[in-house]
Amino acid sequence: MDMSNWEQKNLLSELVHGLKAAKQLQAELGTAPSPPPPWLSSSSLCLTTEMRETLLRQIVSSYEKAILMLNGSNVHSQTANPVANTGKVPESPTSINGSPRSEEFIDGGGSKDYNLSSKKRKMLPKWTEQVRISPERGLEGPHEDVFSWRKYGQKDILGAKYPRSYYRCTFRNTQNCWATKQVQRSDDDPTIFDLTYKGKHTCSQGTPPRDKPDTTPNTTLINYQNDLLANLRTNLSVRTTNGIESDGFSFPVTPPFYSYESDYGNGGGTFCDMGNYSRPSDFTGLISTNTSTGSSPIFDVDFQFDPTAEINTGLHTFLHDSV
DNA sequence: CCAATTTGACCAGA
DNA sequence: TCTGGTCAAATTGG
Repeated sequence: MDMSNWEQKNLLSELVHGLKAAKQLQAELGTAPSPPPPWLSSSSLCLTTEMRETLLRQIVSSYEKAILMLNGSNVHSQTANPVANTGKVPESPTSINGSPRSEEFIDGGGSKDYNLSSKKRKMLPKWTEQVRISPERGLEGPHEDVFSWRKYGQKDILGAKYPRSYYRCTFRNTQNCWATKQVQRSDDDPTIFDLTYKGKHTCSQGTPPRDKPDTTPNTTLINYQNDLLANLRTNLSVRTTNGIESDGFSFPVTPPFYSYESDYGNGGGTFCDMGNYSRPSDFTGLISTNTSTGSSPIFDVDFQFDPTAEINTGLHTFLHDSV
């Protein structure tokens, strides 16, 4: 196997990523069974079961990708589009798999307009993943990701309870982007959707080609989260329990967000300081929604340490929960 | 008005 | 002929 330098870096990146997640989980599991530390109420435990599952999925995902690269790097090199070689899964907020369970090159089904690009379509990569909808988002947009899709068909599938939906990239015509996906609700578990992707995005909304591969964290998702955070910081008023009211309160943040697949399913409106859960000597704050105010949201914050003493030195990454 | 969705028709492969 | 995938006209919505 003649792996390119590019692929080697990609592989290394995946392995490092997996190791990082594994270590984090290891650190967490080392303290998990014990009762919550006194500075954290049970409701503010930073690594929820779902987050641990996410970490586990990340580990599995990274190693799956690494194995895929080892197994299929020569196959991938056949693809014309370099973006399609990453083996990276399209961004999906609640992927329960988070990695290509299967990736292969399909023989595109023939149809009249494919004659123009039949060879191209034959080379399109195909992979699947599963996504679980979160309760508060309901059925609407269970498969939303950062890409813009246009539905072009729906079919009742033999033996399946639910119809299959067909989506193509919104920019197929304008940017000649041939990415498609199919969404099939699972028969067994209606909260799970099987997603089948075919082709990588070549449009501008896809990850632009880079000089060096940067598989994690996902920059699009990070930008989205940082936008949310920026919005939060702009509009947020914070009232501390010691009576200090601070409109211009500034949370120190460590960008970029670590690319945990977002979990918006916690409810409760709390923010979890992911950066510090294992370093309790740093300041931590419990934030809860104060609903008694008008348009400008105010959050009640219980600081366990003097925020003014630590606020400028601590590094914090807030995992967005609800804004 | 334009873009997205819906839905029956159409097509190719098995 | 059946089935899955796609097309494209009609419809919907902003």
